[in-house]
Amino acid sequence: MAQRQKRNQMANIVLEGGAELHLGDCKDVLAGFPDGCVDLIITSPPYAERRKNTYGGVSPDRYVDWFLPRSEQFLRVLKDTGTFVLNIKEHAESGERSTYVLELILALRRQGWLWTEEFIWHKKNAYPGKWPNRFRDAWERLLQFNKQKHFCMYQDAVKVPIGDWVSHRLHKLSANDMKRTEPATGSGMSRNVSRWVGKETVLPDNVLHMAAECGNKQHSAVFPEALPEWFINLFTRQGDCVLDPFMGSGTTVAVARRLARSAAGIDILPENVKLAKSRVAGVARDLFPVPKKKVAFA
Amino acid sequence: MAQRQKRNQMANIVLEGGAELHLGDCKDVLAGFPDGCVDLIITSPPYAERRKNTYGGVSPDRYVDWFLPRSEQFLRVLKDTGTFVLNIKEHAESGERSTYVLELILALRRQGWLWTEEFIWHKKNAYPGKWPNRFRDAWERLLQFNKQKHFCMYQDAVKVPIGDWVSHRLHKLSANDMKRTEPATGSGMSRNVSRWVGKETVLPDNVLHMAAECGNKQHSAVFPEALPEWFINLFTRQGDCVLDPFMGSGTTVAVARRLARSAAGIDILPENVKLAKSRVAGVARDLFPVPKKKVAFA
DNA sequence: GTTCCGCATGAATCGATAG
DNA sequence: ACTATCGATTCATGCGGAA
Repeated sequence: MAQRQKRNQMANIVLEGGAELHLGDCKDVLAGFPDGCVDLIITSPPYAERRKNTYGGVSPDRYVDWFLPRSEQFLRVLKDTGTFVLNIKEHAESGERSTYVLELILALRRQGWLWTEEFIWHKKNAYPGKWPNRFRDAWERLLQFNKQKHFCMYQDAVKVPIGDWVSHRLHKLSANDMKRTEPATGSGMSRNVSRWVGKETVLPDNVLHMAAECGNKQHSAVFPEALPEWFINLFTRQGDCVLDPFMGSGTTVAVARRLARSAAGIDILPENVKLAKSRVAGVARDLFPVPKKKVAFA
Repeated sequence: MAQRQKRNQMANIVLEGGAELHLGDCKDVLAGFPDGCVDLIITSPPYAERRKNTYGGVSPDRYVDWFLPRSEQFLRVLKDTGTFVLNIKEHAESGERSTYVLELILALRRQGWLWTEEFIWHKKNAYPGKWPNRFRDAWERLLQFNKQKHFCMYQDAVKVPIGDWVSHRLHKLSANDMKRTEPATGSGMSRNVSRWVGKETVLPDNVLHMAAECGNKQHSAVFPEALPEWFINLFTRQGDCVLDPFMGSGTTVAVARRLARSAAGIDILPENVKLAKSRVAGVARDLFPVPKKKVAFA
């Protein structure tokens, strides 16, 4: 691995397996990006913190002001035909739901974004619990924003078999299952299309059924890989550029690389960049496996 | 049926099978209601810029102003422990989603409502179609508002069958599992497996999976009966009062009567009141069937 | 090599308790 | 009165090891 790893002149950039991994606040890091260089931004930012004194936490009433300078950079680096997908869900506190997400949508529109769609991610394995006045919260918003009415969308890449939508298929395909069974190039979903030969396919709707990943992994990725995979297939083609400005453990970046997209990830925590680095390296190892016996490379 | 039908002194009230059906604008009709007489308000109001003939076609930018005087009456007639459930979904227009629903939520909070929850109604059989830049819209919002943090909620009335995982995991518990009820380190769930023995139902979450009614009724009621039924069971008991201020063809009122709740419905269109009348009469006929042979009534 | 079982872990929320 | 911390509650899933 080490020999494939390179370091840029800038200390905060790590090139790993074809992905750019940046350490820092995305507001500052993106300032160094050129205009219109990204095809898809998909991210799950830190949600507003309930406790205002928590270190690094953004309180709900300051959330919009905190977010806007960053989304201003998103707007600049995104291509005119590109898409911005934002995964977020407000929490309930003392019996009432926060409104900061609603205010954020309104503010993003004022900033110049078009609010084109709201996908619903239904998490079948919602966090358990029982309360006298509410049920378990089993869904999150996937807000789609665009710069123009016309944007790139490749609907055929996410077709599903009739009567057998993701609730029965997609969420059972863990990333490991996909890696094990398949050669490097194809996308996870399209690869499995081979199973559907003979079945009729149909376009999905705007409700996604996927379980959150919760296994005994070292990195607790709340984002299941199937989620960024779906949007990457829908909004980009091979070779396009995917950006996750709050990459966390690097799920989006790793999936983008696996799907042969170029990818950039940013995180403010060194441990996250390190985590993402090893994860992307794992993808690179699968894409270009160490040959068992010597072969000649071009 | 006709002999059971009575007409109030006020020409706009029709008592039918135990339900009050009012003709008029709910803002005016509700002005005649006393304070705190309703346990649950559940309704699907006319959406902005749609059904133009009904309320004169409320445009999106005037929707909040149009709604607030009516919700002010809702707030007044609702009991302190009551609930207001609002089914609404903004429409996409020229590629962008309207924001009037978001603004309505914020405005209702300023009016004194607590925004306690947002349920998602996933319509499995969403309206078919194909567009270049979006998928079928398969979900709607069911916004829950309350007057206080503590309200009436009867969770046991809407329990659902437990997931399949039980049959795989718990179908034969070892004697060892039965003993291991004492807490140790970590979370209690996985240890207290014995608590799950015999459990067949669990509480639901806040995502509702119901097909939209596609029957060719004369009106445009998208509301399937299962939807008001679920909320009526959740938020009221027998004998409680349910109100639908935009009743349309009277689905909510009919379901409420079938569930032995008292019900009031309001609509501005005479044909809707007429439609609802016959529907509620049908429920009454089922609840109190015409006896086959003569019996003595008290 | 399958199948089965044990177990940990979730972007949770409320009410009570303590400072 | 107001805030921080803690315990109690609960369901579905994937991983790892055992049969």
